Amino acid sequence: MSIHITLPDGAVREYPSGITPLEIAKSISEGLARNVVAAKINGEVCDATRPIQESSNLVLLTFNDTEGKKVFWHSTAHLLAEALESLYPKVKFGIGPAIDNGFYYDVDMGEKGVLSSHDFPAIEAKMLELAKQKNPYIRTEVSKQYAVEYFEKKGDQYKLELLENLQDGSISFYQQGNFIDLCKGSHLPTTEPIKAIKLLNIASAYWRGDESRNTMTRIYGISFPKDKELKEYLHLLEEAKKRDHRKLGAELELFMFSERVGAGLPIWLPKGTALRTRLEDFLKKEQQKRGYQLVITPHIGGKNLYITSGHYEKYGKDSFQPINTPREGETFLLKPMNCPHHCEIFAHKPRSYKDLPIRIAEFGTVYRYEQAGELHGLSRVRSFTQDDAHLFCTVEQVKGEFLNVLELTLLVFQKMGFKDYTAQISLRDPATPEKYIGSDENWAAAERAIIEAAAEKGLKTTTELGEAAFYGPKLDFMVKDALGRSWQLGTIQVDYNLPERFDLSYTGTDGQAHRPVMIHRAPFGSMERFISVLIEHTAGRFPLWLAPDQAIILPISEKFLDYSQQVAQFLDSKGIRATIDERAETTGRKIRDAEMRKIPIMIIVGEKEADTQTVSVRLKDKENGDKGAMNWGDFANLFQELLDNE
RNA sequence: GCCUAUGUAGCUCAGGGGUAGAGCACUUCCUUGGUAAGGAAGAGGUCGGGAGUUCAAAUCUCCCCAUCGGCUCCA
Repeated sequence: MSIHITLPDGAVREYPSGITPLEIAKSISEGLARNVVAAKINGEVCDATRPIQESSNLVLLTFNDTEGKKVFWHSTAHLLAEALESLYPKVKFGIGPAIDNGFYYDVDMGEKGVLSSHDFPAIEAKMLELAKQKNPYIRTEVSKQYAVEYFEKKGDQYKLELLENLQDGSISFYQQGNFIDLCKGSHLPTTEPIKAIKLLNIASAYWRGDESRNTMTRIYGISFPKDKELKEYLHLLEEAKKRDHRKLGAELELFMFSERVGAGLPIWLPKGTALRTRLEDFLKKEQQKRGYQLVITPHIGGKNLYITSGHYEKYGKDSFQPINTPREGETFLLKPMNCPHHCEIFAHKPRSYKDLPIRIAEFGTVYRYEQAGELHGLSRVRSFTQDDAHLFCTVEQVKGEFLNVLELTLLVFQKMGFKDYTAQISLRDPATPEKYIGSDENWAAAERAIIEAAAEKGLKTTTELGEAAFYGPKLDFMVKDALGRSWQLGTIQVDYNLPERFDLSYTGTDGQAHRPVMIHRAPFGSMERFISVLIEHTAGRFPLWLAPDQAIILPISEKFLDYSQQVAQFLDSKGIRATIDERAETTGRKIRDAEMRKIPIMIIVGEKEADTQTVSVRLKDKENGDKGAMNWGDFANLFQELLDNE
């Protein structure tokens, strides 16, 4: 009997029933067959060695496919387990999945205790040795009873616990070499393609993420079909380390932390403040153009405010504890969000439909008690400033406001040089409508508005059902930085809850009170987080308009300090931020230091320049950095040109 | 909050029960220079904090704090 296989390009081929994807690949080309790691049959990922009985759609997966990578890495996790078992016979295994970048395996080392990264080379060597044996990954379907007996005999309580939740009849083992694991797959045909392996990290993790359970040793690793790819990946990791915003932030004197001020409380140094202020000014100007009104609200708010907003009930226990006044015994909380304050602004006077939409914006600093172990540079802090705004509008205006915000957010990304981003639209789960506040019609209208607005802006979107907040649907931007890493930045959220809780209303054309819709939005997200991403994206080489120091004047010798002062005054008059390196150092040294400080423009002045009233300009980029001598006016023009080209 | 590791000069790090070390940075002096590190001298530390063991603790033990990597959480 023969079957029809439909390939992704639409081609239909005829094969005998029972043929495997691997054999199909071979029939197409040997090269393809060598690269096939797994297959997708009618949308389901499976082993490339699984026979196909019926006519199907087939996608052959290689390492270049995301799903192929996962299979590859998952198979490597099994290889890691095999190596560990052969090196440490007492080891017991938890789970060993593929992750976005590689894989991990959770293991219990038993009496041997902890493993350390010093053990990695030996384990890697063992893994490579085992990979070279080209053992096939053999799938066996087993009964639950058989599986239980197997792991009982082996004494692996973790696998036994996993088995408890599995249905008899859907249990499979995979074996490669001497190692057998409970696993639903899929896997590589053999260990052969695993040519380059690196164990990266060791950490502890609770069994099943439950802190009352055993801690397991988690070993992270990554693998590739080619050594070159591993080298490139390791290079990327190194590059990421060099760009770490914590390191660059300290080196470039952007921000600091102080034990005495407190963990997770960033202190913005003058240069960081200059950078941040420019970002804020940029957004303020753009918001003003779009009808936003800037407000300032206090850093604390009365407890009743948060009881009204519902935040107290939901987060009160896990927040910074209340502040009490000594005499009156009033209770205040550090504000964890700006929206309750903004709701009060909306409520402070009667509003008409003619006033809507009302757009209230604030660079509002908020305080949240993040767990000590969670703090991380500027990306995870306890005090941060949101580029917050709340739009109060009618249901009909939601789409227009969304378009407005999307346009602003895209402008921000463009201005910062983020070219690759997707929008995640989070909708409610239709199966559990009771989890959400607000009427059905309003939800449907808002969800439709978001989807349409995103489509009109031509955004690449993903849609997640059930990811909406209980108070409304939202859209989050996922931005890829220069190293290809994804970050969640801007967010737009529809909120039906707070207008309800604050009993907000406006008078409609019918003279009746109506409930406004509230939209939270923050194109940057938070200044701290955004700047941390910006630092890593640009590696500290900020665009000219943002750079704290745009230019530095380097006198060839102290004799030209006077001339340097004149140049500095001219630059200042042109609004160019420049300083003079007045040290008695060689020019080479001054250039090197300016490079290290990542200052975009160097202006070198010596006898030649002083005599001819010119400046010699050197830009950061190596290729055509040396622009030679030019008169002051020409430099000002060049500067403007550089600004305009950003 | 939990698990692992770390904490020595501004930075990067060495050392290690008995007078605290290097390189860079810093200060001073010499050098007055032409596109990524000129030379010399000097200053700088209660070795994260507290308690304990000891004749003696930066070193060993315990408790805190901070940080790294994870886990859990994230309005």
